[in-house]
Amino acid sequence: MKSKVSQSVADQIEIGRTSKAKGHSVQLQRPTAQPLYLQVKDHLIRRVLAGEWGPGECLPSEMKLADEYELSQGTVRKAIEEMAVEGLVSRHPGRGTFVTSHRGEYQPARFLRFYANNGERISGSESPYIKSHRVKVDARAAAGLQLKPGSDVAEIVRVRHFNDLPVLVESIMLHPDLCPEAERVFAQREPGSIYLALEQIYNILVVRVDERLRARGASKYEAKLLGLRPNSPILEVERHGYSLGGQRVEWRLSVCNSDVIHYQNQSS
Amino acid sequence: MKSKVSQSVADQIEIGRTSKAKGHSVQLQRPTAQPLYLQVKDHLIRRVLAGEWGPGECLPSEMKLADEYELSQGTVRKAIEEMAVEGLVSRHPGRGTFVTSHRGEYQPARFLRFYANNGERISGSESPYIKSHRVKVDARAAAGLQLKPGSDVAEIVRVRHFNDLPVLVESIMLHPDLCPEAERVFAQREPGSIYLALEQIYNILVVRVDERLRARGASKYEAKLLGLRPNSPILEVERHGYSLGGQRVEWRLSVCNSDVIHYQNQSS
DNA sequence: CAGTGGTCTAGACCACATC
DNA sequence: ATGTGGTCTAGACCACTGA
Repeated sequence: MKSKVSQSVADQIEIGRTSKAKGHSVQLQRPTAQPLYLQVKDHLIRRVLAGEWGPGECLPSEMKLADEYELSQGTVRKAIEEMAVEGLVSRHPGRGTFVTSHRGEYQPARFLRFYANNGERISGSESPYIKSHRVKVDARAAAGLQLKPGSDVAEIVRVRHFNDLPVLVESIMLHPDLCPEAERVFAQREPGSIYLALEQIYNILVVRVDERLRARGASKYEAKLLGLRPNSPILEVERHGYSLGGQRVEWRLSVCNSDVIHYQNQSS
Repeated sequence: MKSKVSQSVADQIEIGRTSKAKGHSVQLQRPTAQPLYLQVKDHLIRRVLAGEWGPGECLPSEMKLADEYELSQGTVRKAIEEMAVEGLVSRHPGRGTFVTSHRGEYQPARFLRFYANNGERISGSESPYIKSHRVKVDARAAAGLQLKPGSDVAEIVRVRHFNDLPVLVESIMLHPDLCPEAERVFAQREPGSIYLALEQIYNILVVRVDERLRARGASKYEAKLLGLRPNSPILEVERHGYSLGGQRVEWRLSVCNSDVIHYQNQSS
């Protein structure tokens, strides 16, 4: 194809323009099919997805990427800035740009929107896993994970507490293709962030969740776990969790005792 | 003070730097107290707030603002871009930058997160106002608007329908200092967007809402309006609405029949 | 047609991290 | 001391809008 000493990324994926390339003419994604910074962003996302830099790792600097893609620093910067806004990477002056991780320091419990009624955060109060087993999905969970009803999936059940009171029961189902053997993995694992585990074990990053909230009466089982009477009104949160590649990774059903905690959402 | 023909905004508010000002030395907000683009953003927000450009109106172009502030276009652009991300203005290539409005075309029902269980949007289904009157606030509403318990406020009650079924009852309280005589205003007004009315009548823009969700049993009154049995589980949404200036404008309590609709929230 | 915002470049200086 | 991201400038060209 081409003869260049260091094989630049721009060569591989055809970002750039014919004009003005250094020694050779770079294949162009047509002048302005999409803005260059979007093409770069998409490509960087694909590279993160492919595991070129894992969660918590550092991307090349803006200058290096600008050289790779044969673009100006400003264009690459704009691509990375959008990724940072979307929570895919985080930037730290003097240190670099890092792939987002659910590891402790950054973004603790990023998607957790439950608060005690006194305003305190409900986190770090996970119980041991009550269950971690293989079950046949019901119609609803099957739809949530886009599986055939009756398929086998891993289900993890746990409870969160506040002031030693059980306040939140979570039933988490993981997609069997993306998280094989999950029931075994979680049965052996210490309680803690599910998303951190997905990251460490399956190299899957959950970047977007879609939640639907309803009120209904507690089932007997839920009532028992939450210390309520059956049919007490409870808040149900149905969560669909999506990976970096937009795949449905998780379907979660949480029910909480809203005498003690509530779901909080701020939007602008 | 100074002698310049056209009084520039930079003169009035001291954005800029000593060095490099054109004919005269502009007062400086210290070199780098805050980034210049943030100072510009804050000042532009204050100007919008003061009504220099009303909702739906067009801001000066980037070039004009850059001249006013004696900064480069890129710096002003960054300020405006942040305002756009925060939903304060919207930008339209070839036309200009417009102050956000709750008027029809842009951002229809921007803060409405209720959907029918089949996925359809619940909007444009407001009932006539069932009530628009002056009431004494209870403790909860008083806290929500930061008023003394027992103060008088305007309360507006309305119902939303889906497929001719009542599914959502909203009780909306407006801060009496910011929205005087609201009970009279809304009693005479056609049903429709509350926020549009606040904008048109009081020149108040609601830009941020904070919502807390709980499940509880329906009161007799709520049950009647929703066609449910008393004590049926209902989803309650408590909303605090904030104006552009961060003032608490609205406190709203919505209850819905979650057999038919749900609250949906997506986050990344 | 002139004016708008959107993209892109190529430079500069800064505060901050790390070594 | 070096390299990082953050800010800022001053130009350029483009597509789109409206008169």
